[in-house]
Amino acid sequence: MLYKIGDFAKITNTSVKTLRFYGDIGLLIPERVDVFTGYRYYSDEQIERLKLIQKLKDLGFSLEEIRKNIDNLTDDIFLSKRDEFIDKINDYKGKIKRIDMFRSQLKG
Amino acid sequence: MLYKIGDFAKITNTSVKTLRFYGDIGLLIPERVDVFTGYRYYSDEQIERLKLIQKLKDLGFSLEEIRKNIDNLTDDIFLSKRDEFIDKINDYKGKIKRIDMFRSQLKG
DNA sequence: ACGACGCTGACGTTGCGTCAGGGTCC
DNA sequence: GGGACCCTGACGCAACGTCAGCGTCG
Repeated sequence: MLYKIGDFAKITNTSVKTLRFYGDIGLLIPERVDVFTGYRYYSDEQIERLKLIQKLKDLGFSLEEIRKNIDNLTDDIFLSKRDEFIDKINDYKGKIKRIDMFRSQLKG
Repeated sequence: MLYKIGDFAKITNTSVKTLRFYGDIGLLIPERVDVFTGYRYYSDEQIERLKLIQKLKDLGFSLEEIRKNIDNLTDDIFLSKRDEFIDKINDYKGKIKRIDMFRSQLKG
């Protein structure tokens, strides 16, 4: 069973533009592309792959990171992503502190 | 006293490209621009303005936000930026939780 | 006169959304 | 045959960095 891009987009709750983009960057290549019309066709297995892509996106990975690691998921990429987010949390906490210092200067 | 862009960049610890960019977006317009050569010249007062811009950037404001508010800094923009960062912190905390759940699924 | 410095583009980054201006399917 | 669907660009966003190619200052 092959799906046209619009149908595949509905099934996977994605946009047509997103699917075309994922194809362009080599993240999710359509199962088949009609040589004459350029129409893209997607398979059932690609539904699962896209679900995994969406899950990894939700966890905070960039498309490039997903592309590099999706076929070989090891624990260390999750650990380093965790560390990255802990750093970001601390960055934001620092900014909040500096905002409050600046606010008290403005008032004082 | 007017400074050429390279000198001004050194004084303010900025890059020449950044200064040109700030001029383009109307954030820090050079005091004077030579009509014939296009050379940009900056004044001493602009050092102070740039310092304030850098400070607001450090607090997490975008250049567009700075441009809109720099001449009228009110407390509410700091409060809403605070809230924004608190939301981001919670987003990252959620991602970390989901990462850990995903990791335990991989192992289990 | 020449080396350091200045100028204006244009492309790259991230992840698509949003037209514009067409072909294609049934 | 016509409306829904598909296609390939191109621009836009944030904040510059990084060439390229050429003019200017002292």
